[in-house]
Amino acid sequence: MSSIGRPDRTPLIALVRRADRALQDEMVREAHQRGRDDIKPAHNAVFSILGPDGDRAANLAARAGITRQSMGEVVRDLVGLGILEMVPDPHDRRAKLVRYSEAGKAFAESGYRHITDLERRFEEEFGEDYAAARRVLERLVTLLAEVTPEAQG
Amino acid sequence: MSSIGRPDRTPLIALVRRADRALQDEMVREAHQRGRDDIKPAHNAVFSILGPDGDRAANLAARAGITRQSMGEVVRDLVGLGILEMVPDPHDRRAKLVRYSEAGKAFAESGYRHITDLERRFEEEFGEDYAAARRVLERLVTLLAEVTPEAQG
DNA sequence: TGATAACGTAAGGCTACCTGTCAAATAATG
DNA sequence: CATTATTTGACAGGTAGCCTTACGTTATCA
Repeated sequence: MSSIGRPDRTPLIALVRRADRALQDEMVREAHQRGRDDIKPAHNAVFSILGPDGDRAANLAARAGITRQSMGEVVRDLVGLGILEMVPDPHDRRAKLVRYSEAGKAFAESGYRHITDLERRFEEEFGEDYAAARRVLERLVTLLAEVTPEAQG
Repeated sequence: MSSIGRPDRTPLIALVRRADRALQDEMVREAHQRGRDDIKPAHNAVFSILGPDGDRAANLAARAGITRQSMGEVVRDLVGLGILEMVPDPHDRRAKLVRYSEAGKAFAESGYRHITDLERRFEEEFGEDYAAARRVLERLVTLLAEVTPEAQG
């Protein structure tokens, strides 16, 4: 009955972990290849979330699943690199709008194109199965979110 | 043409990242619920890889994708908790076999059962789509591994 | 108007990794 | 044998990416 760790099948948790690392590394690698050696894995949290209209840092934090403070640091970092800029929110003077600078826009688009190309490759190779994979992952997240206490500040 | 971050679809990288966190948290939560407050997320690297026959720490490290030193620390930690034990490898007396202690075996099995139940739920809900999702993730990892330099010590 | 909540931010701490180095044990080889 | 190569576990020190706690400021609402 010692059913621990059947070798015929990688546990989902190990599989997902490896996929996460691989994607993270890949995006950083691509950025470095374009000459941006200053891009770090944590920056992906912004790139994968921030749209062309900008957003508040607190909002970004919530969507990325990290604290406002952590997101604040990432944003400050990217402002320092000239990729983001912060402007006062005209509607709420507590808030600031985070958005891409002109240079940052170009950079983010190339990264976005890269990940999009990668996804397109998967769609071509797996077709409907790729959509299914996305659905499963989304369900996984929502299902576990029901059970696990949110860790957001 | 500002196609950055279409909001209609979460980028794969964000999706996978969230799934990883959710799973990691879930396993730790389950362990704590069973009274093992001393289990940390990093320990999952062992539980998701070590089978009933035991293995060398260096091997575990390679399979988990972390350095020997890091895995060594995790293993030492779990030995200290009475979950793992290290015995001389009969085939190579330089080496030691890492394996579950009697208590550890019981603990690991409950965790294994938990993740297995979770996967079974997904199989029931998604059927063939779940298998497809696993295939996509596996392909993702191997595809990106071809391109990204291995980070294993 | 006063209480409460939301925003950004500063300070400090922790975890999970990393690199570099080393001695000891053993295996493999000439 | 004697020597060289391999393997391991451990120590030292460093870093990235988070977290908690605590503020001051500005909005919102009773």
